[in-house]
Amino acid sequence: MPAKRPPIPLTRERIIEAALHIADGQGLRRLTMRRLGDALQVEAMAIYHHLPRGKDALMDALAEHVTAVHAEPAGSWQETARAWCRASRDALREHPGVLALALTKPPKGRAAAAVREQTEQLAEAGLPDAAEAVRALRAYVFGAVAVEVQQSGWADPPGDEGETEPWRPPSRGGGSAAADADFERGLDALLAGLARS
Amino acid sequence: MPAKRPPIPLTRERIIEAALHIADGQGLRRLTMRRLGDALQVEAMAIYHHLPRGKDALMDALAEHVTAVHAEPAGSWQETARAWCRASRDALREHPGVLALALTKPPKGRAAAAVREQTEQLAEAGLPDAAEAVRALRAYVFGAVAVEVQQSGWADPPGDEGETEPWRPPSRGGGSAAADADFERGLDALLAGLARS
DNA sequence: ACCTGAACACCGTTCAAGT
DNA sequence: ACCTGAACACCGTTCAAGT
Repeated sequence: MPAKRPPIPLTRERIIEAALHIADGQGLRRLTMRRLGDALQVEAMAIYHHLPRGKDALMDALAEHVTAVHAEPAGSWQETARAWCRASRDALREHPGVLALALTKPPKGRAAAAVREQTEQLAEAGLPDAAEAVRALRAYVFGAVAVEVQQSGWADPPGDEGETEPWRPPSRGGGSAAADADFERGLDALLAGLARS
Repeated sequence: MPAKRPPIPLTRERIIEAALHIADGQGLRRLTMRRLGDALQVEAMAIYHHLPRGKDALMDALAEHVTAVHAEPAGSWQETARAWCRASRDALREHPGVLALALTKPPKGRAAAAVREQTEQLAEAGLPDAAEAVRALRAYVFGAVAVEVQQSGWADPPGDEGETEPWRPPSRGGGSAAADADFERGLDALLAGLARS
C-alpha cells in the first residue's frame, strides 16, 4: 500500500482560496466550515486555529481578499483612477460568490488601506476633493459589477436541475465585450464629471 | 385569567415585515426560520405554509420587496428617471439588512416587472436606448447606496459590546444631507451623460 | 386550510485531548 | 504548535398528526 502522503500544511491563504472556490462554485449559503474542512482534507475545527474568530473572520477575510486591490500611480490622476477602477472591477468579477460581502462589509485591514492609498494617490496628483472622488469611483465600480453579475444570472439556479455544475465566470474571453465597453464609457463620463467639479 | 387573545392570522406580508425587522436589526445571518417564527408568535414550521420553498423563497421575497419600486412618468424622461432613482434609493436605504440580497439577486416577479416598466416609460418618453439607460441608472443607485451603507458602518459590530441594540436607519432626519447632495449631483451628471449619447 | 410536534440531517463553536 | 473527537446548542426541512 502507498505511504500516506504528507499533508500540505494548512494556512490562512489556502483556507481563503478554498472558501472562494466553494462560494463561487456553489454560492455563499453552501460555504460551510465543515465543507471547507472537507475541501482542505482536514477536520473543520482545524480552521479555527488559523482564523480564531471562526466564520465571521472567514467572511471578513473573503471580503478583504476580493476588495484589497492595488494600482500604481499613472501619468494623470485620471489614468490612476482608471487603473484602480479596472483592477477593482476585475477582482470583484472574478469572485461573484462573495460579491454580496464585498459590496456590503465596510473595508477593514488591507481593504481599508487600499482605499486610503488610492485617496492619497489622487490627492497627490492634484485632485481637489480626492476623498469624495474615491467614494464616487468605488460606487461606480460596485454598481457596474452588481448589475453585470445580476444580468449574468449567476445566482439564478443555486442548484437547479442537473448536478452541482461549477459556475463559469461571466464570459471568460469573448462575450462580455459589450459590458467592457459600457464600463469604460461610463468611467470616462464619471472622470469628466469629477474634473469639472 | 384573561382569555387567550385570538391569534393574528399569518400572512405572507406579515412574515416579510417581521423578517425585514430582524434582518435590519440584527443582520441577515441571524434571520432564522425559528427566530422568525418566535417573532410571529408561531412555530417556525407554520411559515412553510405561506412560503412553500422555505428560506430560499423568503430571501427572494425580501429582495423583491426592497427592489420592486414604482414611479409615475413625469414631464421629461430625465424627470421620470430621477423619480425612479430616488424611489429605489429610499427603498434600499430603508432596509440595509437585506441590501446584500437586493444588489446580488437577479430581479424576479414584481422586481423584474418594475425594471420592464421603467424601461418602457423611458422609451416612450423618447430615450433611444432605454434598456442601456436603465442598466446605468440601476448601477448608479446600487453603487451609491452600497458605499453609503458601508460608510454608515451598518455591518460593523454584528453584536459588539453591550446588548443587542437595534439599529437606527442611516441618519433619519439630519446628518445625511451631504449624502443626499452627492446623490443628486451624481445623478444629474449621469442624466447629462445619457442625454449626450 | 392552517398550524403543531417530533424527528432528521446538518450547522457553528467549545474544549479537552492527542501528537 | 497544530490538529482531532466528542459534545452542545442551534439550524432548515419533512412529515404525520391535530384542529
